[in-house]
Amino acid sequence: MSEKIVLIDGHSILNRAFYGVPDLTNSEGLHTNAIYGFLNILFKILEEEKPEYLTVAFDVHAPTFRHEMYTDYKGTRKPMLEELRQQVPVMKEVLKAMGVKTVEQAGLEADDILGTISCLCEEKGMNVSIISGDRDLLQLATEKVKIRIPKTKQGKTEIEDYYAADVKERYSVTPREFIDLKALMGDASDNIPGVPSIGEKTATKIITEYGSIENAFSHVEELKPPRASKALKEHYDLAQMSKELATICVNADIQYELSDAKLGDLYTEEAYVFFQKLQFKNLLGRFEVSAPASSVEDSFREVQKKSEAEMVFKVAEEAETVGIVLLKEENVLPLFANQAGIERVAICFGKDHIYAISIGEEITFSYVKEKIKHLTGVVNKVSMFHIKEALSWIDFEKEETAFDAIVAAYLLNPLKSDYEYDDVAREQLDLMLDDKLEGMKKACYMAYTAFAAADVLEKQLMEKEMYHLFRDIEMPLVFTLFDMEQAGVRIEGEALKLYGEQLGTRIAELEKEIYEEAGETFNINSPKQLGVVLFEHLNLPNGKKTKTGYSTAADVLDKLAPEYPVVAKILEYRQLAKLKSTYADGLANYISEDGRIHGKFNQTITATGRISSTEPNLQNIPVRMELGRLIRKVFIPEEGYTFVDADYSQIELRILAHCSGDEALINAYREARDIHRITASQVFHIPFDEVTDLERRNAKAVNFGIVYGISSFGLSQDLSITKKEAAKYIESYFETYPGIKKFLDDAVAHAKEMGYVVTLFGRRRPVPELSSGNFVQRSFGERVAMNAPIQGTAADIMKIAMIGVNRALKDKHMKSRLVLQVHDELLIEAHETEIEQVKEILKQEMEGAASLDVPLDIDMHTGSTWYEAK
DNA sequence: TAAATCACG
DNA sequence: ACGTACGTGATTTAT
Repeated sequence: MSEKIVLIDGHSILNRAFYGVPDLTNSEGLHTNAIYGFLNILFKILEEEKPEYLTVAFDVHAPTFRHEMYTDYKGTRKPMLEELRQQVPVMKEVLKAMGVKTVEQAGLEADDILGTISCLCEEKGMNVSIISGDRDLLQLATEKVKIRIPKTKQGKTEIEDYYAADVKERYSVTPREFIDLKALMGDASDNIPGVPSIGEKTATKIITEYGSIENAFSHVEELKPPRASKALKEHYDLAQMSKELATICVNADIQYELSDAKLGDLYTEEAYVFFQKLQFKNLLGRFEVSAPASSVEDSFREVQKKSEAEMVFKVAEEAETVGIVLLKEENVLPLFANQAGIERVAICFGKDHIYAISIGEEITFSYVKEKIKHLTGVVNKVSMFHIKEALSWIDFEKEETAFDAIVAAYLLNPLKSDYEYDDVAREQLDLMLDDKLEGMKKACYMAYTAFAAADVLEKQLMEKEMYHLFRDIEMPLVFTLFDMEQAGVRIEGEALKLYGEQLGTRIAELEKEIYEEAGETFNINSPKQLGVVLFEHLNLPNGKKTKTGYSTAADVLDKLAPEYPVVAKILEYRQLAKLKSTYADGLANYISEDGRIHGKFNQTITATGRISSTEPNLQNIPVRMELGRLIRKVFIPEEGYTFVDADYSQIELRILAHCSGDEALINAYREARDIHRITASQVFHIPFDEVTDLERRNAKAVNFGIVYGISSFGLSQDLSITKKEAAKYIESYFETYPGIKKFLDDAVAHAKEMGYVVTLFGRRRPVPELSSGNFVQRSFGERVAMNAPIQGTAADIMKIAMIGVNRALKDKHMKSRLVLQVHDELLIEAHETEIEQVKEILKQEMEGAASLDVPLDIDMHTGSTWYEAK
């Protein structure tokens, strides 16, 4: 008797289960119906099949799900419902807890994973059962591979089974022919276009007769309904493309060890805990042992009396770690809101000490604020979420006690852009929370999570050697960024308005001229309409670049501009429209009462460790083009102050020189000012003084390329040269600087082996793309592995400098303040009496932020506007 | 909500 | 042969 494997299409079955099982939630409000239905199907299959192996495949990105209802079976794609979406990660964790092998891989659809494993197992002589709600998989059926499609009818799960013969019986075509059938008739839900005017019937007829699209095409004249003959003749390319889309890959490059899929005992302790949390009571009966349920909820206490609050804070003082959360009021008219807008403060310092303190007349917020401040001076660690935001309400007596669980979680996984307390609860504490929680319960759960996660997170930071980074860089930076946001930057509103109006006038002129020259009016802002006007109506050449129409991007239009004045005008229009909407009008919306913009500087967004800027983005204010650069004239200091601007000179290349230890590059930095010129001289073997501007420009592009993770294609695009020439440049670059080559190769090798790369200060960036079977993704992973340590180290150094600068200003009780950071640049609003001191601090802190084998130089300017100071 | 475009380092 | 530079955010149009 040969062995058997069961393969499950994870998302498909989860989706089926979601629509087949009535809505269920656990007491925390987490939806569980899809998970419940999935498990029921799983158990049923396993009992029937008794396989030796089991594997569940998931798509990595499942932004859409087929939307199935009894009334609507059209299969139109809609965004996944939130109720379903939240169950996907939980489902994966449940499977993990049961020891079930799951496979997901970037760039591969679950179909391809299933097809590949199925093929693999069949070759080993095994029997295969594939479970999916998707009929596409029927093409995989053979004599040994059975496709099983569960159907939920009136609460009962029935399963349709298809071996190859069953497919033939039901659809009159073989599984192989099924692909062609589908390619002909199309499938809207899978975005397979098919051939117009050929439906299921005609398609079946054609394929049963000819066996394949290709064969049908070679007999296209004989095709029976003349309509079909015509359609296939006209749309043969479409049919072939559809076929490609419809074909499931059976030889994808995946890492899969059959032994990992060996089915063991599903009823593990971890699974038991999960089932309890999800409150699958009747599934719990399947476990042999039962453990007592203990819930933190039993310790939740509501505090409304001042005496109780007093008591709570008193006991809390003795604790090592305290979790604190502030909850703002929602849906309350401002009139009735208390002054601070905080409705509840929760505090937790042990599993049995979880309190939600109601703010009101008896316990005022200022009282609580004072207590918290005191607490932050006496306990070891105060764990919170989003401390930078909390600092608007509370103060820290000692900043060193602060522990931001969100920042910690970000360091552990910087790829996840949006971290919230419920993510921390689930990932660090296995605590499933619903985001619809509210009131005391939410407050207590949050405080408990902050408390309990702190130690777990800290331990992981230590294991991954990021504790120093967290404690000495990221946490102090929280306070630095808070100060910077509070300071904001002053804007001359009137001048900004005027600038916008001037742009508006010119835009209107251009608009008129463009319409005249184009001979029609249309929306110039619409790439789609613009593409049609330029490349169809006006018949301009080079309308090549396409994806969903014509590309009208600047680099395409640039080539046309010299010959066609309209195009030049369109480019100018675009430039002005951008300046007006994003900068002139955009910035104006953010000026607050005090005449300043208080943008946000985000610490937990980027994959590399950089800071990002939003509401508005103050890190992309124009500078490269003079017209745009003018907008910097509205960035002004307060009366009695001046701007001092300092930026690192080629910090990334210097980091590269240091980290690679390349002698030639290090020496180059030690002696020369113009690094691009010296690069050109060394790479092209020309005396330093004879380097032409072009050669210098090329060398500069190569230097940039190196930092980005060089590729000959990328460089060739940038320099408008052939790939071959670009490859030559790169080759001679690496010959000149062999240490760089080694460093970059080592970075990729390290990433391949460990799955991540590291900065000089220990910051990690995972590179999951490197294990992809997809060439594009893998190459991307390689470039990321080369770039992230450099960009990330630069970010680390700038963060250290910012903390140092801010600290120096505060320690010396200076009036000057840090107002902006633009990756390698700091802007300080310096009091006129402090300018020299500020310059000294900037130089000291920025150049001394790290000691590398090359000097960290800065350029510094002063000015009465940002325009002048840059 | 996604895609296209373009602003910055 | 494959098809791309690394990292961000805002605005606009179209789906």
